[in-house]
Amino acid sequence: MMKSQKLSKNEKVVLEVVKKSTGPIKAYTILSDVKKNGLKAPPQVYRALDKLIKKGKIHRIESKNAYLDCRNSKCKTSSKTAFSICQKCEKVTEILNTKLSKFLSSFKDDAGEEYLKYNLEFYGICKKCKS
Amino acid sequence: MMKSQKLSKNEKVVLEVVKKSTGPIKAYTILSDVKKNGLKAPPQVYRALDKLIKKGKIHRIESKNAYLDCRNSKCKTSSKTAFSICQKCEKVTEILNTKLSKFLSSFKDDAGEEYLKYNLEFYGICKKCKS
DNA sequence: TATAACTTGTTATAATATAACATATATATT
DNA sequence: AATATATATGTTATATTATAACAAGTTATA
Repeated sequence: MMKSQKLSKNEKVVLEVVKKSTGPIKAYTILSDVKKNGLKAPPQVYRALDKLIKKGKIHRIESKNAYLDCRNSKCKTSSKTAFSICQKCEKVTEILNTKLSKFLSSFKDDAGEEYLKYNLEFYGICKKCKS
Repeated sequence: MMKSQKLSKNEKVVLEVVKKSTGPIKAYTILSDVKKNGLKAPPQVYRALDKLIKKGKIHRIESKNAYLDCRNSKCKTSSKTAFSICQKCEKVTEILNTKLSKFLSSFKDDAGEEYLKYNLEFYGICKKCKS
């Protein structure tokens, strides 16, 4: 049974801010932005972020404590994620690669167990910064 | 050129605490433990943790803000890491799997770029918690 | 020994996140 | 519609995680 994707008022407000950011955005940056919408306190932002993640609308970039909107139209949940992160310009790109997701989805550990959820972060220097 | 692996006094103290922990341990838990060794303030712990990570002695579990000692004897750097994390008992296990590391090391993104560094976290329920 | 590089100690504060509780709104059920 | 139930919001305070900045000690080396 799929969780409803309907968004609440605060979730919509926060999602808009995440979407219009050019890269991963931090919770307190979001907070200062949404103050014009009447939101005032951290819990309002964090609650919305948590829900948006569960609904597959955004991702959390763990190594940056920041949030990025999901560009994968088919992304119903946020259970399988991969990103590339430029260590120079800090640009983060979601990786949508069937070979990669298939490999990781079917990966079995030493105990023969598979995993329904993963997060992968690649670090390097992006093309732009290299040239 | 390989960075020296020699450990300073504080690094040794912190590493011992991480090693004797049964799982990932948090910075402030380490701090309260090493107070008996004379360390008093967060920067002393965080500095040691940062160095230990660079020297490949420990890993940071990003999704838990916690630190785990490296069980891979060949681990010279901490540039390529993979973990399984039980969502019930919170147990974390480092994954040392040649097939996985080879796949990820040679993975090329859409721009044809490879990555020298990655961190992968699998989430699931461990065998013990399943039974 | 002087100089540079590294390591430590210390205080204060920044940045990230959640607990707890009150209230309001929407959804279901009768 | 009235009631009950679940969900969403508002608010204050506080917990947790991490770093800045600066002073001083130690080690390695020219």
